[in-house]
Amino acid sequence: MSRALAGHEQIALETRKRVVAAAKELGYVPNTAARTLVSGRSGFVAMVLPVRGPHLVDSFLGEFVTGLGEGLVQHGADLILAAAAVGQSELSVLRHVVESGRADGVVVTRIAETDERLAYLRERKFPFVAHGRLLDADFPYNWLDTDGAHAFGEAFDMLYELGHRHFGLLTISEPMTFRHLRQDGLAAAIARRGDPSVRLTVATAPRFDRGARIQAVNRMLAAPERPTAIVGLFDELALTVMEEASRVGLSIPRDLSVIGFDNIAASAYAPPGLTTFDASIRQCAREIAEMLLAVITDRSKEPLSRLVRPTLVTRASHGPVPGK
Amino acid sequence: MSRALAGHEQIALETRKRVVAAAKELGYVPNTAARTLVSGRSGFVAMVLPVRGPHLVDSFLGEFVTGLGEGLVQHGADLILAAAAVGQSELSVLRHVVESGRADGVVVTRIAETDERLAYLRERKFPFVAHGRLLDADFPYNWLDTDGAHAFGEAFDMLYELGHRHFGLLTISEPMTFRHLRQDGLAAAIARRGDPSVRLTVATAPRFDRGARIQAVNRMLAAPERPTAIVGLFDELALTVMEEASRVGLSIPRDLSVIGFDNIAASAYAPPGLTTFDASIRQCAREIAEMLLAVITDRSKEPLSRLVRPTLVTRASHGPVPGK
DNA sequence: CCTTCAATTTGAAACGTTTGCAGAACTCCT
DNA sequence: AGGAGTTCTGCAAACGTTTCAAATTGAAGG
Repeated sequence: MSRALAGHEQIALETRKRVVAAAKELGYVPNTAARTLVSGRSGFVAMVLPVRGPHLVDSFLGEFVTGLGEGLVQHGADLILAAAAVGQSELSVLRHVVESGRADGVVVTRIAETDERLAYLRERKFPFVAHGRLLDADFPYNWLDTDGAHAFGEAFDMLYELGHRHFGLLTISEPMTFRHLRQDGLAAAIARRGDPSVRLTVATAPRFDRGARIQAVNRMLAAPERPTAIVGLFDELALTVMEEASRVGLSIPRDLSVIGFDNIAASAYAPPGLTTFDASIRQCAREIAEMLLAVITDRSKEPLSRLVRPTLVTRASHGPVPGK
Repeated sequence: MSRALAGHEQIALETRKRVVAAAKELGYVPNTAARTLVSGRSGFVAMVLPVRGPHLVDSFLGEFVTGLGEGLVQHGADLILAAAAVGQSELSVLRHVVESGRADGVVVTRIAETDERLAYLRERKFPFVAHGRLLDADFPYNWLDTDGAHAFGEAFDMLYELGHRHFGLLTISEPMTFRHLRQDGLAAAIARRGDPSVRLTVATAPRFDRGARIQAVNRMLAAPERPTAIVGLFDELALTVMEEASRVGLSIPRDLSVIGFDNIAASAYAPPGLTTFDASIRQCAREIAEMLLAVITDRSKEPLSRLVRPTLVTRASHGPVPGK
C-alpha cells in the first residue's frame, strides 16, 4: 500500500485513488520509525542548537529556524534541534545525530576559522549545508553566506562620499570566519579607493564580555584622533558605540557616524536609528533548507554555494563628516 | 547488549562498563528508528512552529526553543520542529505529528480562547504541556503560564502609588487567552484598591496591523481626557505608545508613563527605556520540557501546572503623575 | 480454447533494535 | 558434592513499514 500512496510504480490510478481515500478515511498515517528503518531516509534535517550564554538578545535563532521550517515543509521534511548538554561539545552532538541516523542531513551555522564540524561531515560523507563559509577550504562543500565583504565595502564607499577619512572598526576576538570576511571587505574597499589619507583604526573586544566591549569603544572614542565613522561588526557592537558616544556627549550623526550589520530589532529603536544591513536571515534559511534537500535527494550533486547580498537599511546614524 | 547499555536489568556493573567502553571504542550509536520502532518511544518532543507573518521582531521563539533544548537534553531527548505548509492548519500538523508517532509528547504555545489543539491532544490522550492556559477548561491538563494578571496588578499598584488615576490599556483583538488574564489582573487590582476615582480606558488593535495600532494609540493620546499612564499588553504595543507619544510632543515619563510586558531587546534601547516585565521565557521553556518529560515517563501522573511570576524591570518610562 | 505478454496484485524478506525466555556458567554456601 | 543464587549467553519474536520478486489476473492474438 505504500506503493499506492507514493504514487509511482505501476499502479492503476483508480486503485491509487481508492487507497488514498481509504487511508484518509481511517486516519492512517505511516509510522515514521518503521518507514525510516526500512527506507533509510528519515525525512528529518537536523541542526545542533548553538550553546548560548544566559542572555540571548537577538532574534537570529528564531528567524533562522522559522526559515528552515518553511523551506523544509514544502518537501515534507521536518527539523530536529539537538542541544548540547553542559560540558558536551557541539561536535559530539553532531556526531551523535549523524551516527544515530535520525536525520538525512544537517545544517551547520556559525562557522569558525578552524571548524572540525565541516571536516567531520565531509569525511563521513554526510549531507550538509553551512551557513557561512571557511576562509580557505581545500575541499568543496555546500554553503550559503551573507556577503558581508560587499556590505562593508558599501558602507565604506557611502561614508567616504560623505567625506569621512578616518574609520573605526569594532570587531570581536571570537574566531569566526565572518569577522575576517567583513574586515577584508572593508580593507579591500579602502584599497580600491586608493586614497592614502584614509585611515582605519581597529578595536577588538571579546564577544560576550560587555564590560570589555564598552572599554574598547571608549578607548576608540577617547583617542587623540578619533575616527569620524565607526563600523560595528554587527549591530550589538554598533549599538554599544552609539550608547557610549552619547554617554560621553557625542551627537550622532553630527559628531560621529555609526553603521552596523544585521538589522536586529533594537537597531530601529535605538536613537537616532542605526543604519545597518539586513541579511534577511529567514529567507536565507529557507534557501539553505532547499539546498540541503537537493543534496539529500542527489548526493552526487555538485556542491552548491550562494552568496547573498545584504540590503542597506538607511536610518539616521550616519551623515557627513563633522566640520563639512 | 541493549540491556547492558541501558543499565538496568541484572547486569554486573563491571560488564556494563566493559560494554559501554567497547561501544564507545567502536563508535556504536544505536539506530534511532529501530529503537523507536520496537520500544514505542522516540526520544523526541515536538512543537509545531507558529505560522508567522513576514516579520518576526521578537526573540521569543529563539529563547523558547533554546530553553526547550536545554531542558530536553538533560534527559537525552531532542526537539522536533514541524512547520505548517501554506494553507495547512497548525492543528493538522499537530495531528500528523501525533499520528505518525515521531514524538512522545508535544508542547503547544500561544493558547487561543477556544483552542482545538488541547481538545484534540486530550482526546487522543497524548502527552503535552501548554505554555499558557485556557480560561475555562473543564478538564485538567499540564500547563505553565506567566502570571500576567499579577504583573498587571503590580503595574497598577506602582502607578497608583505614583499618583496616577486615569489608566490606559492597549490590547489586541486576537483571541489569545493571555489578553484576558492580563486585563483581568489589571481590573482586579483596580477593584482591590476600591478607589472610585480610578478610570481605565481600553483600546484594542489588531495584532499585526501596525497602522491600526498606531491609530488606536493616537486616539487614546488625543482623547480629551488622556490617560496619564498607559500599559501595553506587551512590549511592542508599549513601544508604539512611546513612539507616538514622543511624535506628538509628549515627554516620557514626564507627561505620560508607559509600561510594557515581555522585556524584548528593543525595550532597553527605546528611549527613555521601557519599564516592563521579564517573563524569563528561556527558563520557562526549560521547565516545560521537564514537565513534559515527566508526563511522558509517567502518563498517569497528576496534571502539572505552574504559574511563573514575571519580574519587574524598572527603566525610565514611568514616573509620578503629571502636575504632582 | 489455448498461449503470451503486460498490468496489476500478493507475498515475503529486510531494516536494526528491544525484550522475553531458556539455559549455561559461575560463585558461594552448607 | 549438591543446591541456590546470580550473572551471562544466545535465540527468537516483534515493531510497521518499504521493496523486491513471484504469482495472479485480464486481454489480446493465434
